Amino acid sequence: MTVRVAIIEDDRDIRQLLQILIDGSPGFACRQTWESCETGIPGLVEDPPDLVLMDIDLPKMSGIEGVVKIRELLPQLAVLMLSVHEDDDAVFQSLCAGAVGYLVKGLPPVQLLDAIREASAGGSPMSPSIARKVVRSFHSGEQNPLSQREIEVLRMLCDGENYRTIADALFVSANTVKAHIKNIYEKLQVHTRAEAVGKAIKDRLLR
Amino acid sequence: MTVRVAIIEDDRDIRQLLQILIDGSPGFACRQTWESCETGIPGLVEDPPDLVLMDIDLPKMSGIEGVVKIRELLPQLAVLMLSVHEDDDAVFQSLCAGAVGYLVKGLPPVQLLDAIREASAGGSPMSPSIARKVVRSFHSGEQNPLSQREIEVLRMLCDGENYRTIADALFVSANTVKAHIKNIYEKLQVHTRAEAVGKAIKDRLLR
DNA sequence: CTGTCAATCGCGCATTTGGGTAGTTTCTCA
DNA sequence: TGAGAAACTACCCAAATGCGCGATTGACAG
Repeated sequence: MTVRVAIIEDDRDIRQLLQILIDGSPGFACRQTWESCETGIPGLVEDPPDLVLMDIDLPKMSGIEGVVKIRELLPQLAVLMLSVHEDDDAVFQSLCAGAVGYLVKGLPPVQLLDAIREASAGGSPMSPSIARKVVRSFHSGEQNPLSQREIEVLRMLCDGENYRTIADALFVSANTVKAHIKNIYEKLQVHTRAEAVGKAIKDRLLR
Repeated sequence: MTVRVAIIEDDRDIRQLLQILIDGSPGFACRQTWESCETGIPGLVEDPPDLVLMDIDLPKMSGIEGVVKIRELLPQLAVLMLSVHEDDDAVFQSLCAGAVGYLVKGLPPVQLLDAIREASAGGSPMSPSIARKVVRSFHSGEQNPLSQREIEVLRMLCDGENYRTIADALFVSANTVKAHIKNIYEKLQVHTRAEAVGKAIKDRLLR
């Protein structure tokens, strides 16, 4: 089971160095390298590898835009970002855009191959500080001021239910639901269902 | 800079083993241990440590509920979960609830201390497969079928704007906005603004 | 024991919304 | 060149919504 790796990296030296390292390691093959997303992405589509190493700082189309494009065209293809800086915010953006992990340029060959192996095995190699950043973005920011009942109602608002349906589901009258929603509006400082849903999800009061 | 660690774990043996290991290691101190959230959380509030090891499977209040409670009372306190299973879904839930990472019971002492160190240094120790699960939850599922204009409108729906306001902002008539929203509904298979916003954010068509 | 707050219920009314129908224009892509 | 889309405009009308004014009950804290 050889892992076929492709590389998109504008620096010729780094590109060749990576290719030689990867192609020379048992279990890995690197036969496709490009210097830009513009040339590389069509190449990927033509003959999809198992994994792509994508430089994050590319001229013209950036690596992040590249990830977005690749996920449109080849949703199954794993993309591993290459970054100069350990904790670049761009790395975080890349993960949001669809990258599975990232490598730091200048990483010792052994660790680099470890990371590629981890990624191709379904992992997500990343540095501790990025990991924390990623995990933190899960955490709810502020304490939600909503009561249990209000959260139930809010959940149903997200699904587009109306007074009647919510009332039936909660075994109360539509007027009660109306009252709850009014209270939700006040607590969240909003005036419509759509805004309440938007704010609730952004503030992670839900899900 | 000694890292003060507290432990909440119902199994007496594991609890003592962990305490001895941690307390006996240079740079770490463990003077607080409890067998449940009910007793432990008040104790944490009284004298907050730097980090808590929290068993995920506790009788009565689970570790996950415990994390939620702790984040309400002590938002700055890092919680590291203890799990029996490598890839328990509960681990993922814990991270969502606010844990910074987790440890697997039976991890070699060296790696266990490494993980605690990583967590207290601002990292998020977790296994590769959980990392991928976490990262994947960032990725947008499907390609969004909305046009550019529709996305603009959808954004404003999230803010609770009405036809009139959106129309003014986009320099078009309210009827046009209405038409756009109608198309959005059809593409997203929804029938109300709230549902559209909920679906759009869940499917990561926005933000 | 008093006050606050969640949860429950009610009604009227102006406004907004959603659904239907019916077009024009512009632009891309086959 | 012709089909399809995106973007734009307009009207009607029933239904849903938001907001105003109430109200009672029970639990829980000070």
